[in-house]
Order: sequence, then structure tokens, then C-alpha cells
Amino acid sequence: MKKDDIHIDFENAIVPWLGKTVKVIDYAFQELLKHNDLDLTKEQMIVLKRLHDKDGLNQNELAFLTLRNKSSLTRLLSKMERKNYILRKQSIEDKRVNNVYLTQLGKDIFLDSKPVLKEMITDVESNISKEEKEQIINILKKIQSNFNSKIESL
Amino acid sequence: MKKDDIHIDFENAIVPWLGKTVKVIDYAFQELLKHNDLDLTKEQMIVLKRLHDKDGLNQNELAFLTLRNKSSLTRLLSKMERKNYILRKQSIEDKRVNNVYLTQLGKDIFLDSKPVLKEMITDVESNISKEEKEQIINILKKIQSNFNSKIESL
DNA sequence: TTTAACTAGTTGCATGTGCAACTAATAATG
DNA sequence: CATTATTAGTTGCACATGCAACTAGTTAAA
Repeated sequence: MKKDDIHIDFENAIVPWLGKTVKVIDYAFQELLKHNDLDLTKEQMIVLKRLHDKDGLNQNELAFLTLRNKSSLTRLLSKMERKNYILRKQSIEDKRVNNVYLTQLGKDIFLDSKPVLKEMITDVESNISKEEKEQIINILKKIQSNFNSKIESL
Repeated sequence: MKKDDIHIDFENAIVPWLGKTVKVIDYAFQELLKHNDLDLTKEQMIVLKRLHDKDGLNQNELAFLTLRNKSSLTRLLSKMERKNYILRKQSIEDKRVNNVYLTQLGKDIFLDSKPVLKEMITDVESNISKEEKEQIINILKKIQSNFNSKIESL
């Protein structure tokens, strides 16, 4: 088969639907944050959430939990530190490690943004039945597992 | 109810699963492109695909089809023009409009990358039944429609 | 213990993104 | 016909991201 004979039914594949859905959600979420006068991006909010769950995580752990690489996290934290939402504190046991803590302002901002996060989740899942929710999450898990083996082998 | 009493079961919501799945797919796709020595990003590839489907689209149309705003597209095209994959040609009827065309190199690159796109789609959908595929796409459509009304009202 | 290997975090460089302000061109309106 | 509004595309500014090279600190091994 010649290369230009390959037919791809792109529009009906799962991928573009996934991509578009995420874009729509991201956009709506950003709007929601703006309309609530929260000086915060989606990414920064996720970091606040993780620190709210467990304060004092180090940057490695935070990067892993928030699914980004350490250099990206470094810069995210720098911006958040400039805004005085978080605080880096060098570990005494291991001077390479920074533990990251929420400031009072960070805690306040997170509490303010929590209803927005809640609203976004509610919006996404409105009109979605419990069964559908289970279905989509299971399918998404399956898709992810299709790549686990693949990624390790690279 | 006080703000700090709001409970969010974030981990079991649809959103983070969506986000993670897209990240995994994007990462694998980028790796696949690199391993095939294709000097191309996912975004540039989508633009090539759209032009392959219909050459000579203008930037507005391309931006709409590829789900990005016009400034983002401008820069994407500038990079692709520098790599000599595409060509902007000012319209004669309306001098504001640029029609965008694939160069021969652009066509070649797209044909080379097509199998990679195909492989990615196949990987995503392996172990996914026809029913599951229909299910997930329908649920994704529903989620998107939850925001259509919302976005218009902003 | 001194060297080598590894690890946490930062930084340079390149990518992609949206918003708002801008230019140039076209369309609409008085 | 002249002014006004609209439209296509570009650009400045700010954000987020990954890779690879780097620094400094820690651990392992010779």
C-alpha cells in the first residue's frame, strides 16, 4: 500500500473529540476564574489544591502529582511565589530539596476558588448519568493503559 | 454552608481523567513524531492535515477548523512558512485575506506523517470496542453541549 | 576518603496559547 | 461620497510546557 492511499477517518476518531472537549472545558474554566476576579490560572489552582491536600510537598512530588515536568513546575512556583501564594523552604535534611508551603494568602485564594472548581465539575457532569460517568472514566483508563506499555518501551 | 466546608471529590471527577488522558496521548504522539524523524509538532501536523483536505483555506477558516484563535494560528503558520511547509498568498479579491497553500515539501511531510497519525489513532482505540467508542464520543458530545449555552451567555 | 554516579531544582531555548491593541482593507451608513 | 463600522491578520505581553544542559548537594563505590 502506498503512503498516500492510507485513509484516516480523523473526524470520527476518539482523539479529536477528546481534544476539543478539553479545550472547551479549559476555556470555560478560565472564564469562570476571570469572572470571579480570581488572579489565578487553572494550573496554579491545581497546585494550590495539591498543597491544600498536603502542605509541604517538595517540588518533585508536586510535579508528579500535577503531571508536569520539574522545569515547568519550577516556573509555575516562581510565579506563585511572586504573587505570595506559596513559599519555598529549603529542607534541612537534604539541602537539594525545597518544601513548598501555602501562605495565608494562598490558603484564602484557594478557598475562594474552590466554589469555581466545584462549579466547573458540576457543569461538566450535568446531564451525565452515573452510568455514563463510570463508562467514560473506565474507557479513559483503558486508553491510558494502551500507552503505559508503549511509553515504557521508548 | 461555609466556603471551607465545600467538599470536592476531584480525583473521581471526569475532568482530571480527561486531562491526564490527553496528556498521555499528546506525549506519545510527540514521541512517535520524533522517533520517525519528522520535524513537526502535533499542532503543525493538524494544520497540514486541514490543508491537505482543502488547500488554499484562509487563516480565519484554518483557525476555526483547528480550534485556535487567529493570533495563535498566525504564529503557527509563520513557523511552518519558515520551514517551507506552507505558503501564504494574498487574495486578489480581498487584500486582507491570506490563502494558505501546501508547498511540495509540505505535501511530502504530510504524507510521511500520515502513518504516524494513523498509528496514534489505532493505539488510542486498541482494546476499545465499537460500542465503547460510540459511548465515549456521545458522552464527550454531551459534555461539550453543557458548555455551549454557557459560553454564549458570557 | 576520594572519586564517580545520581538527584533536586534552575535556566536557556524552542514550542504553543489567549487577550487586547493595532494596521490595513473592505463594507455599511448617513 | 465621506465617515463609520467591521473584518483579516499581526504583534506585544503574559502564561504554560518539554528537553537538555547546568549547579549544588547527596550517596555509592573504588
